Amino acid sequence: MKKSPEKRIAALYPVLRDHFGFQHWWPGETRFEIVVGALLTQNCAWSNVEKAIANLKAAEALSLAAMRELPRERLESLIRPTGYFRQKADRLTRLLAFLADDLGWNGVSPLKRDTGKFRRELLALSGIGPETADSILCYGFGRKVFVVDAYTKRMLSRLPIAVADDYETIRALFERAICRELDGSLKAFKDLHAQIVMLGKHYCRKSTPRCEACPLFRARLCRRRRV
DNA sequence: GACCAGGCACATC
DNA sequence: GATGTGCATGGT
Repeated sequence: MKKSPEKRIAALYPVLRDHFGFQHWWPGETRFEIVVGALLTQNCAWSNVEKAIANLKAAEALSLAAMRELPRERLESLIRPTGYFRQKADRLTRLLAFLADDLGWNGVSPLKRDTGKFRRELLALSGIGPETADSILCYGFGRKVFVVDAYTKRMLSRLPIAVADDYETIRALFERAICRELDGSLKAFKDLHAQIVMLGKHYCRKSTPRCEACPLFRARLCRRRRV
């Protein structure tokens, strides 16, 4: 009897959680910080995002109203450590304009908006792709959406699961796994992604694959594979 | 000095 | 529709 892909995905969770512990993600103190961090982390190391967040805090610009008041050059200089600072300043400005002007967000409250509609609107913004949109939805606004990232794809390629490499197929698979084989809670949506990032950072980096010590390899859930 | 990091948009074939 | 390239900084 062959295990379904959903069962295989779900089986990863207890192994990862036992190894890394519950992650309490997203690493951000406020909803606004999470939204900003989700955009700033695009193609850069989280340590660089932390520097930018620290800059914004020091400048007392880590709130919706304050950030929108910032001159463009000032915003660019504060987020500079995350790279692509001109693009990101532009993307951030457009995102905040959408949230505030179109949705009437005050920068703090949750939003009552249909998740599917909200997601399509975010994706229509320049610079908001599926991973950024889903990070904002899941961690920023508490929606049951699974975030697929580079680590998720890399991990999947090392598991005995045949699945297409496109974002939506993978997202749907993980969402079915969480809803059918785990408890389907928001906490599970958040923590499974967080666990995969931990796995990626410690054992699944491009340059330093350490399969022997990887908790999934030790639990015989992951096959050894040269990179 | 090359390569990588929790992407995305746009051009080109 | 797949594949390549620009965007830019900081750590290894």
